[in-house]
Amino acid sequence: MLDERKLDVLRAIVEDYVSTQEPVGSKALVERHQLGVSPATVRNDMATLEEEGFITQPHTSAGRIPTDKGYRLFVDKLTSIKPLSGAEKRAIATFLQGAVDLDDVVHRSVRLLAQLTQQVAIVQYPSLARSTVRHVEVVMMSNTRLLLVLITSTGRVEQRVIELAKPVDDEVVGELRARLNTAVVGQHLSDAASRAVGLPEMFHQDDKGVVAQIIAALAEAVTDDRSDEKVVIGGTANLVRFGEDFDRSIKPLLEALEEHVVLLKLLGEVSSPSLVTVRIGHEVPHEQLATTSVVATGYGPGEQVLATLGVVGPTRMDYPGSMAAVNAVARYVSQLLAEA
Amino acid sequence: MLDERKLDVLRAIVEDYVSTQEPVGSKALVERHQLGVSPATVRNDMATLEEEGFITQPHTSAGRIPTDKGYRLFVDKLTSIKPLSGAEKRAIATFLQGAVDLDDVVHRSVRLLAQLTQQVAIVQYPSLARSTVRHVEVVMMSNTRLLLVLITSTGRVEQRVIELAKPVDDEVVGELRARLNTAVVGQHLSDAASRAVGLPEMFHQDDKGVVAQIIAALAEAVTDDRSDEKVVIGGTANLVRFGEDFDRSIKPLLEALEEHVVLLKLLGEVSSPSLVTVRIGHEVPHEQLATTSVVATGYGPGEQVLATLGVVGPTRMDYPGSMAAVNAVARYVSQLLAEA
DNA sequence: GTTGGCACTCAGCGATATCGAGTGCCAGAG
DNA sequence: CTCTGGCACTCGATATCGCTGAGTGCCAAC
Repeated sequence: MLDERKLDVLRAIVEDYVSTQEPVGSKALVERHQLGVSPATVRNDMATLEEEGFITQPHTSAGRIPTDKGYRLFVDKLTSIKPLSGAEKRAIATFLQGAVDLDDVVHRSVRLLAQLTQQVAIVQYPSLARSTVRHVEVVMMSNTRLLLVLITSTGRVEQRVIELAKPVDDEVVGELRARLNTAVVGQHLSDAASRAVGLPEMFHQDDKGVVAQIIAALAEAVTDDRSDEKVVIGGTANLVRFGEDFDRSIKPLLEALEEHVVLLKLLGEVSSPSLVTVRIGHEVPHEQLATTSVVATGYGPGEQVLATLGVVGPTRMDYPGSMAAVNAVARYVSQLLAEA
Repeated sequence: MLDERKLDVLRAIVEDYVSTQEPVGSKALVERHQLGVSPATVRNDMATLEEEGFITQPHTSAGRIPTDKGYRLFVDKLTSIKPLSGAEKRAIATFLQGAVDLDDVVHRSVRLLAQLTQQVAIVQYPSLARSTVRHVEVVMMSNTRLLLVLITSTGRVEQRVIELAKPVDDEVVGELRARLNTAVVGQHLSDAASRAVGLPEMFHQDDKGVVAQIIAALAEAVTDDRSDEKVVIGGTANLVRFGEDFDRSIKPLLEALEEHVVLLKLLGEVSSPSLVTVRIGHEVPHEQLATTSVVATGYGPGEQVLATLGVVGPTRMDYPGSMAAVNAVARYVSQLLAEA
């Protein structure tokens, strides 16, 4: 059904359409690529490809453009992640090297991705639940007001102020701090709450209530849905190259970018790092974004996936290039996290 | 030169143009407003207004649109901040009431502003330098690694990890913590560094170096330029109503929104709260945004101005409405900060 | 299976015509 | 001196028409 040459034709169509943004015809194809056959032959192949649903015509007597299915085949079979140039690799390294803390890493990554791909970049903060605890600190601000500071292995710092129901003693807090740390340091945050739940029992009767309140606050901070919804976006200005069809393609995207929940759905779950996920057009889990594609991958120290990053753009995007950039940035950030 | 009626005409032109987005002619004006005169008379007035530079014609045989100068006069003389409806006030209150911490307040404020004005909203975090210190904490994560946590009166929490040149003792840290707090709590952050600079002298010779390093890190964290550049934006999707002139009005704005430095320049310095600043078209300190206006005001507990918030939109925006919304949100946030 | 030839389709473009909102000016009334 | 109605004029917006050319599908021949 689809012999080698037809696949070549599809690949050529995708490449040309992506770079010119215009429907590509049979004649232009044979001129720009060494297909070794005549336009007429290409036309026959195109007819087959169209029957199979890989390409389509915007209108009769126009060239062909790839369908979502066409892009899918292209991404799956017809291309491999092309290695970045040395200059690009160096740019990534030097740009991310200067980061001073996690916030900085995340923000620099978005900028970098946006610049490399000329698209909208999205970077999710490392998941709290999947990180491990590096340190927990309980700070007394007054005898009825505590500050809970939680530091994860990725360098993420979460804090929360607790107003206590009744005053608490200095020594109790000191003891709690020590016990809390031995109980949860090194543990995954998802387990931390259960590890700490027995702690109140170890205190004097009078203090159990307060301690329980603090533990509860900690548990809440950890399981707070919002904490895993933290994402940063960048490169919105690149939307202008999207085309003119304003209301149908740009507006919904801008709206989606404001809704962090939607964004996270877009990035989706990624099973293993070093595996770049591509969602094309209708595969994107958001009706309004049917002309949009997402290229994403996971990152995290070692083989863990603590969060996701990627780019969003029109279906007619440079998939090999975007995949390469997303992959490279994810790898580099992972490395940074592993070192820290 | 400009009698009462001519001003009425200008006001009517601004109002109509803002609501219809189309050049307004003499006939339409008398129909929609009770001016009590004939179109011909209005035409004469318009001719005068045009001579004076308050309105202009996009092309001959079209209606008039206000110039920047026209909007300026409108804002300064022809309108007052219109009070919000009870429903709007209640919406602000209930929406901001639920905020759990400063981050939350800031993020909710942007959303709220964007929704109320149907424009792009910008909220700056309370300035560190102008806040006072509520608490400083020094946490030992290991004997060569400290975490510095700084809490301001506005509830803003800054943290920084310090890698020490040589190991430090538990007791030294404890002493430093105590001395640091007595030295800087209640002080303005801009003064904090100078208050702390003498502290190393109070320690044993062997510890002076380490203490000095910590103080230096604290000083750096406080004076870090980036810390005052923290802003949050929202309502980007509202840009779609901007009009079709994509490249000339939307692209530069999107680009500006990515540059926090530019944004802060846009918001500008505000002398006193309860004073709403309006910058129209060319008054905006950014060449590319000549068709854009900014409505901003300061906020902070009491009479202090700790930061700025506002909206950005096309020059043809609803000034009275935006000014009212910006003012109301700023007041409410200020109140929240004063209570905390 | 491939190729050249050929008739056909149709979006895009420019030229032309029409329409009407809006203007400026003027003469006359208040 | 101000306001008004009348009127000729301007010119952007919109619609219509015809042309052009890239691109197609089909077919007969290689």
